[in-house]
Amino acid sequence: MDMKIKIVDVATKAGVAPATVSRVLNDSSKVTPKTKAKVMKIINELGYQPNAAAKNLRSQKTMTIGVVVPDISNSYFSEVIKGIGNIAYSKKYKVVICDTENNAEKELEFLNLLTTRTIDGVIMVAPMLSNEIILNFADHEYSIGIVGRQIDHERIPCILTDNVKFSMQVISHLVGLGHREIAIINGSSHAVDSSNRLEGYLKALKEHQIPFHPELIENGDFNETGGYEAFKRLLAKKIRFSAVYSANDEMALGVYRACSEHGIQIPMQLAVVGVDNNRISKYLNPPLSTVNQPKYTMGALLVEKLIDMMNENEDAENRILKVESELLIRGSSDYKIKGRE
Amino acid sequence: MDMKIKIVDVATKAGVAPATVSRVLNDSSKVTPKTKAKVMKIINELGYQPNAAAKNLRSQKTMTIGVVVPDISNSYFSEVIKGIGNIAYSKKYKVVICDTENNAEKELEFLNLLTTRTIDGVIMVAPMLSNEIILNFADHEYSIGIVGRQIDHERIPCILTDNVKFSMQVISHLVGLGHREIAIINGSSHAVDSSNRLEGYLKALKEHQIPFHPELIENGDFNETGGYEAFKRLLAKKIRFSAVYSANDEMALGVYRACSEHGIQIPMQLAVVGVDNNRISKYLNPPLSTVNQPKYTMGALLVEKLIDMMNENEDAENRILKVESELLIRGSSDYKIKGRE
DNA sequence: ATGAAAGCGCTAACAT
DNA sequence: ATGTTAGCGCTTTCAT
Repeated sequence: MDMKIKIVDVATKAGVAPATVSRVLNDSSKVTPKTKAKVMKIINELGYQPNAAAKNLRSQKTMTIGVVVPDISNSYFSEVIKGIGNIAYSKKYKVVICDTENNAEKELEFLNLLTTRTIDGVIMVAPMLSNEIILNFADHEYSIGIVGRQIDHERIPCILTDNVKFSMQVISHLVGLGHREIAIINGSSHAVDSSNRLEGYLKALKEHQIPFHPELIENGDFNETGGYEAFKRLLAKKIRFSAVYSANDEMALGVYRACSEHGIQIPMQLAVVGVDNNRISKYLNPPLSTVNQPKYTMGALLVEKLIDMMNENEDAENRILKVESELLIRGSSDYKIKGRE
Repeated sequence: MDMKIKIVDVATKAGVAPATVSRVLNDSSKVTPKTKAKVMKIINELGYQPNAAAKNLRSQKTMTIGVVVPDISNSYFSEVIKGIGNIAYSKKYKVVICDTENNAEKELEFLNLLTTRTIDGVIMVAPMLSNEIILNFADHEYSIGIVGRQIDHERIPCILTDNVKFSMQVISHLVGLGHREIAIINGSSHAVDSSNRLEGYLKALKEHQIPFHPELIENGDFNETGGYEAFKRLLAKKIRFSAVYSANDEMALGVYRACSEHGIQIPMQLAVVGVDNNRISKYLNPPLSTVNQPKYTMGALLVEKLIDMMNENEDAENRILKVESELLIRGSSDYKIKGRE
């Protein structure tokens, strides 16, 4: 195998036309087993590898799907990516990953790969861009799928869990342990997830007839430092609370750090519950209670749907996929507090 | 902006030749500021986006670099990827990531993107494939860079830390705490890293005149379960040891789990030291002592070197980059044991 | 500084 | 079932 062997080289040596070689490679059904064998033999002898750019140009597709995530080192996203990757691979698609590092501009720029026809479709995981921008791309016939947010456009498949519902579950769990002053450390206020998680929090309080104190809400931007600082602000307010619902595990990490600095004991003095079932959460001391989402499955199901829709094998009917989440009760909230007063 | 605008559409509307539009986009120097402005205006009006496949085909390059890692959800690899991604991005290169999930075949298959000219070069992080195979690709003029292993070929840049050296440091640290029976849980025996880490272990023992017991060596395949099982095998042998050097943090996770099941207290009854400074390690209880490598920097430096070499801006002289690692002493080994005669 | 023309390597439409 | 022909959209000589 050497130098740039082209399809015509193979064709000549095999005594057939280039088109036949192409057929052998792409659509063997339309070719005699005998010719196929002959051609394959030459292909192997010559070590022929079709040029991807020429193929892409001619066929007007790249068999490549892009994936945009806010942070590749967060296990939530890497699990989703694994799900996408494996299914895509089984369907002969390549996957290009973009780690935006929480930068919305980078996210937007990545969508350019769609417009330059470098990729055939894109999956956005927990996107930062507004619905408006995303809808605009979909309107221009680009294929987009979303993990973790619902966007209403008939060409956009989405997969999500019910944030309101699991947040209510978390609060109910805490109430069941005797907590009545429950703080919430939420993510970036513009994120849809944040408002849904807050909504669930409020709904649950109402359901349990617990008065709502706005001072018990803080924002931690979905990262460790943010969680740490939000918790410190909570402490600084000198108001009483016995539990914290952290809208993701990363922020809960910050809560743990602050607690350790202030000598606050989890779960005896403070119950903590996170969201995501981050790889780290079960190794914490105490292990962190959290909400698990089927991350791998979410990636897998969505990419399958997207590919189907791109190839129009699929009606756009059930394009909103919902999956169940599960509250994992671990050491950080496994403690029933006494009634006080 | 709509439908497929081509370079000729822009050219016509701007009253110039397609070649001029191409020059504006790629090599503005050779075009009058006035023409350039005129063309740019039309480009924006029409929302023209050059077709990547056509560009790749004609220019014989894709401005894309592939990265292969064994496991994207391991923070060691995701940090390396971040380093690669950011530098590549700043040099106008795209990055395609492949998560092999420890599958050597998938690794090999990914290299096919090189032969089909889908990517211009590839970076292999802790590759599983043999030197022989990798060298063969390099011999065929493909651009390959390696993170975490040294391969001797003048066209292959490599970046690494000194595994022997830091392993000796780890053992010396443990010896300094009074340990003399030190077990090692190593990675897959065919990995170069494993043999280097073992070499360092043996060298350090010799240096400290500590007798070597082959029963104190076990293999844990670089993953949590492997570490768990290796440690159980160690226990089953009923030989005495007071410290374990785990060749990575993942396996140390397994050691922690086994210890907790067997009521073994770290660091009082057993000192543990890992390698990688995995994100999880500092959150363990007790925090895990480990060897930190400058992962982000390693990715960044290597991709820079690779790009330089691809564009022949760089002599192949100093193609072996060495970076320093650092032993982080944390709770899991921060305990001086009594001399017992 | 700009234009005209050729061609990168493949696949698809049409012809046989 | 296979061959012939044309062309995907761009960049790059070579002219001017």
